[in-house]
Amino acid sequence: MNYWLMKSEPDVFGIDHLMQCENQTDSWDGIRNYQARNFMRDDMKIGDQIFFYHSNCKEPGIVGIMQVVKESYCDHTALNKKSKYYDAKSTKDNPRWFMVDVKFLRKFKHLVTLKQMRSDAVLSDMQLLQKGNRLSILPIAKKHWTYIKNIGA
DNA sequence: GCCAACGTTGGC
DNA sequence: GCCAACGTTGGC
Repeated sequence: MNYWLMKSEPDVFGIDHLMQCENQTDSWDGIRNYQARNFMRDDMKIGDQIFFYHSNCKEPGIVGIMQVVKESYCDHTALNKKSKYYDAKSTKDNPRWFMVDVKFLRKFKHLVTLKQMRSDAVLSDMQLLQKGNRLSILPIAKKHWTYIKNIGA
């Protein structure tokens, strides 16, 4: 089993939105970055667990845990001309963009803030904390996963 | 709202 | 294939 982190802006789609979805499950659509796409398309498997990260907000950080419940399939928002994620180069037969379905597992008791992670020597080699990192889907090492999960509890 | 860092596009 | 211009991300 692998561990991941996925970013989303709480004003657009936060962990509370996911909790309110049917079956507390939703498709992670709108990813338009090749590296992030490849992680979803090639590496994310059912049962993999994911940190839900709130980005671009007052207190960026990890707010909870979700799980992969459906492996990659065509991101249909790329086919919809009315969607802001529309991409003429993606077709049904030859999709350029993919998504997975994720299910809410739980919320942390304590938000694990970016600030807190930055100040923790144990986490210093996390990809999330590297300079200039903008990737919205990242793998998490098991040791970091366990450590952060214990802080968030 | 600013801006550094990065990714993508397209002319050549 | 290079690289300037542009767009986006996301912390601050």
